[in-house]
Amino acid sequence: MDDYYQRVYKVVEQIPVGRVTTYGSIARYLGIASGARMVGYALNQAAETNIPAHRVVNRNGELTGRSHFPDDTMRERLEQENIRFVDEFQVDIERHLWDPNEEIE
DNA sequence: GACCTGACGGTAC
DNA sequence: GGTACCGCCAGGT
Repeated sequence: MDDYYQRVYKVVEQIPVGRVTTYGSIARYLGIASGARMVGYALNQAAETNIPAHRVVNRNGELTGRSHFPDDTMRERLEQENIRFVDEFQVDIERHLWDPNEEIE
């Protein structure tokens, strides 16, 4: 249970600066391909920890979780990491996508 | 203890 | 190509 959350945090912490990943990629890496919701749910608590949850977006690159961050913290942090935005709250996922499945195997 | 909701994803229509 | 519905897992009501 909690260990599952720890795994999510561990993966998110491994996201390189200037790169973003998707809930589905993390979920699949953890063995729960259809548990993308759980990943986001876990990140909800991650926002209160030292986890860079702002680097995790949905498969479309949209900052669906920005509502859980104070103000525009999520967008501002991504901009500081030179993340390209295709929209006010949507990153260029195809350009900055980072799949743990491809990096760690 | 059952039902509903939630930072999503994929398939079906 | 866009919209709709269902599936996943966990937690709260």
